[in-house]
Amino acid sequence: MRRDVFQAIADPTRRAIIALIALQAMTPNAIAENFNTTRQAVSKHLRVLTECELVKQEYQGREIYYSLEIEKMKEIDKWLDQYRKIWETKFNQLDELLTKMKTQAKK
Amino acid sequence: MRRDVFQAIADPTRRAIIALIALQAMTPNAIAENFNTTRQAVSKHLRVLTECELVKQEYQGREIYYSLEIEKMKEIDKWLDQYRKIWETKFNQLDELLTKMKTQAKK
DNA sequence: TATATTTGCAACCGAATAGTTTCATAATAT
DNA sequence: ATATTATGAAACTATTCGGTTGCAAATATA
Repeated sequence: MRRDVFQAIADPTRRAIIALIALQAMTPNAIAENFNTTRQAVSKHLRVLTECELVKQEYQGREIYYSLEIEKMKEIDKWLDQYRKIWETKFNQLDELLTKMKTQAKK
Repeated sequence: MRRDVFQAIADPTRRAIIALIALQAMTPNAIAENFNTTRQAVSKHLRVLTECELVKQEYQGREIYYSLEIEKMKEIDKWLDQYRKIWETKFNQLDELLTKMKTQAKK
């Protein structure tokens, strides 16, 4: 099964899980308490997140603590970078235009 | 049908379309030439992209030029921001640790 | 040892998704 | 006027997705 980060963050529940475990590791049970779905459904989401390495597990007895693999989030940032260049250029163009207008207004 | 940006960028073909029209507006026909799918399939992708406002249309006779709505891309960047804070903090912590080690090494 | 808890996995289901083929509409060219 | 071109929409299909229920394995507790 091919999993990629973009597919993983497409689902709103998974984005919520990511937000939940971003700052502290949590067990599937604890995570599931925050949603209106079954624990098993959350488990499936965690599986997807694990498969694309957005999440890491830490075994502690019979419990498994899930936490965010923040490095993987940078992948999205990296993808965004090409577009960031575009909107920054557009901003610069607007900036230049405004400077031009100011200069002309002084005349 | 509820469309959001995250669902839109989940599909690899749609991400490729976004990349294609990021710098210059293109017609559906021209876009479709770059893929191994039918023009109609591309048309459906453009519909999804239009519905979530990632793309804007410009009518020119019987042709429609599609181009990227760069502002919408910032929405993803905005979402990433909360996680950017985390990885920057982690980097700072590492930075502090390295400074500490250097200081101790001098002793 | 017997029981309870935590968890993942398999099987199933309905809805959504991405693709195809076919068709309708509007603009342009001959 | 007729043919061609550009496009979107509809109908259909196979596959994937997110959810459920039921079960098994491993660990903790009585």
